Amino acid sequence: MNTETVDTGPGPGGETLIALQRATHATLHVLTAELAALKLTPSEINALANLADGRPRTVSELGAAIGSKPTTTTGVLDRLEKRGHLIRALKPGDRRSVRIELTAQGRAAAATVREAFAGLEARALAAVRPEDVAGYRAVLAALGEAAR
Amino acid sequence: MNTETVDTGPGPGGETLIALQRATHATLHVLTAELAALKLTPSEINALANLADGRPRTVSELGAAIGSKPTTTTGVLDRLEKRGHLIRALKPGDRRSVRIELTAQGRAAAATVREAFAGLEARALAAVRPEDVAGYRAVLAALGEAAR
DNA sequence: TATTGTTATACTCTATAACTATA
DNA sequence: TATAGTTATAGAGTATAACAATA
Repeated sequence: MNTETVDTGPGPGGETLIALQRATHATLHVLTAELAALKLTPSEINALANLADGRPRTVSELGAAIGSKPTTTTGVLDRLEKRGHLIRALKPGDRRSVRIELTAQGRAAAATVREAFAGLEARALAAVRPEDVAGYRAVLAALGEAAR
Repeated sequence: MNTETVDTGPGPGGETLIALQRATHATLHVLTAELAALKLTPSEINALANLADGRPRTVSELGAAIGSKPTTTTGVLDRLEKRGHLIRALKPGDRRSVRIELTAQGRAAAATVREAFAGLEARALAAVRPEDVAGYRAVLAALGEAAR
């Protein structure tokens, strides 16, 4: 395989979480490098990846999805809006809320982001059995449940 | 279970990576809150968790483990050193390198961090089958391989 | 010349608190 | 009063580049 030791081996001491964080760092770093032409920060990439399905979201919904506080989300949206990737509109029915919608340019960028995500994912998962992927999803869901 | 939709469901569009990042955010946030008494930032928690086994590391080794550039690692180590959690010593054999060693106080803090990691991990994994955990590890290893 | 680590700079992310507008 | 979002402030994470010490 490789000369470097990855150490995702068994153990009761929290290795499951350490491995989780290493994988997140490594993948986000690679994606940022792959998408360097778009000049996006990791948080901006994350936001576009979540908005890529075209469904409008409120600020708080997006913040929950990307794991950012409202104050951080506002900053991310400021930059994406200034660069023409999205617009902020009032939400009909509750005018306290802001509805975030991608522009045509934003949809193109988001599609590129999604392709990079999917590409890395496909490369990684090609070497893994489907039941392992199912186990991976089960553990992530359990971690999400335990973390509240 | 819960009213909130977590959506780790199937899909070819990069959901594997989005779910990974959400889980990382959620767990690190909970751990930071659980360890609030130690007054540590997420990066400092991560550094201590990696150093907890007692094995000395160089700056670059630790940086690779926590996913930080040398410049970031230096800042994290500055704060941990100032607070008495570790010392920097010259590495015998290559005096360009710096060997990081936990102090007694640092070992105590690191042990607390490890316990929090292990506790959250145990709570989450209690609801998951062993073969799912094995699949989880396999996918993380594959993601790590694909991300280089 | 190359490598290890630090420093300098600028920008982004984060938490907290205060604020506006709406409910 | 409560909620959604923004703004202000300060501290922490990040990349880039320049630098000193060592190899």
